[in-house]
Amino acid sequence: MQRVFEALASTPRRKILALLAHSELSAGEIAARFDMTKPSISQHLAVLEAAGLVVSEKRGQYVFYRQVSENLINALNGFVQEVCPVARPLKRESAAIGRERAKAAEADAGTADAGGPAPRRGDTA
Amino acid sequence: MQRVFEALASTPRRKILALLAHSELSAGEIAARFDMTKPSISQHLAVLEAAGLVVSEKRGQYVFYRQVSENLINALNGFVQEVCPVARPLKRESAAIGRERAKAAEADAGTADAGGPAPRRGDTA
DNA sequence: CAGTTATTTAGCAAATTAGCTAAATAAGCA
DNA sequence: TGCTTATTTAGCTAATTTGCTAAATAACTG
Repeated sequence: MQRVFEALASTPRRKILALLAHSELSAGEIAARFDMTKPSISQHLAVLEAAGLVVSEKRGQYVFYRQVSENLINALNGFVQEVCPVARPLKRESAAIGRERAKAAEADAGTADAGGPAPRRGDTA
Repeated sequence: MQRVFEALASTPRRKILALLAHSELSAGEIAARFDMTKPSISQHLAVLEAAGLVVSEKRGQYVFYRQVSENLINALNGFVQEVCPVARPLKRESAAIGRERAKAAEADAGTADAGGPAPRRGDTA
């Protein structure tokens, strides 16, 4: 938990995670997208890996990184429950993600606002 | 966003947030629960406030702090969507929470304070 | 094998953070 | 007014983090 939040406290590391959202990438491919040296990126990747947010796999000459979204979701979820108990339904949703990825996407497309007052804030912060 | 994650990167600050989950507390009451000097706690509170995760209100001699759970949820949610799009159902839950809280606030005080701060009660459970 | 590419490790300086003590500010009370 | 409590600000040191360059390790290629 501590490691997860420390990992997320750095902007470059959050950007790396976002970059890995859709596909795995080699260390070099990641580094190419940042205005930073390869050793520095390597270090950030090590921090993310120590936090369990990504895993690496060496294939031949390259080291590929991909994210471990369950760990991210579980960590944030565990924290939110402790700090903000009203958000408890998040836990159920998180558990459901593992089982029903496809269904979840489908349901999301068809789910609209139930008719209550609109949320007070937008979806970003 | 940056400030939120930096604020959450510190264990004492996460503990403070957890402490404020159920009710507001004065700076002194918070400090009394930590093995740390009051000035240090005051500093942590300032960081949390700069991140929008808590708000303070001076009443007489005391300064009371309470959490702003919407901001926490919105920040984490915005990030998760960016990094882990598969977790989209979380967004629906977050919206539901917003509606719940809006309703609760409405029921709590018949007079709406359109320009004021977040709902007054720290009763998040 | 020698040469090239991909990645990490080592070691360093600059910047930031965490916690402390002492002092300042603000409010309540006799 | 003067005394006490509550909280924050100032100023300091130690520890941590960041990003760099240079060098080491690993794997592919001719």
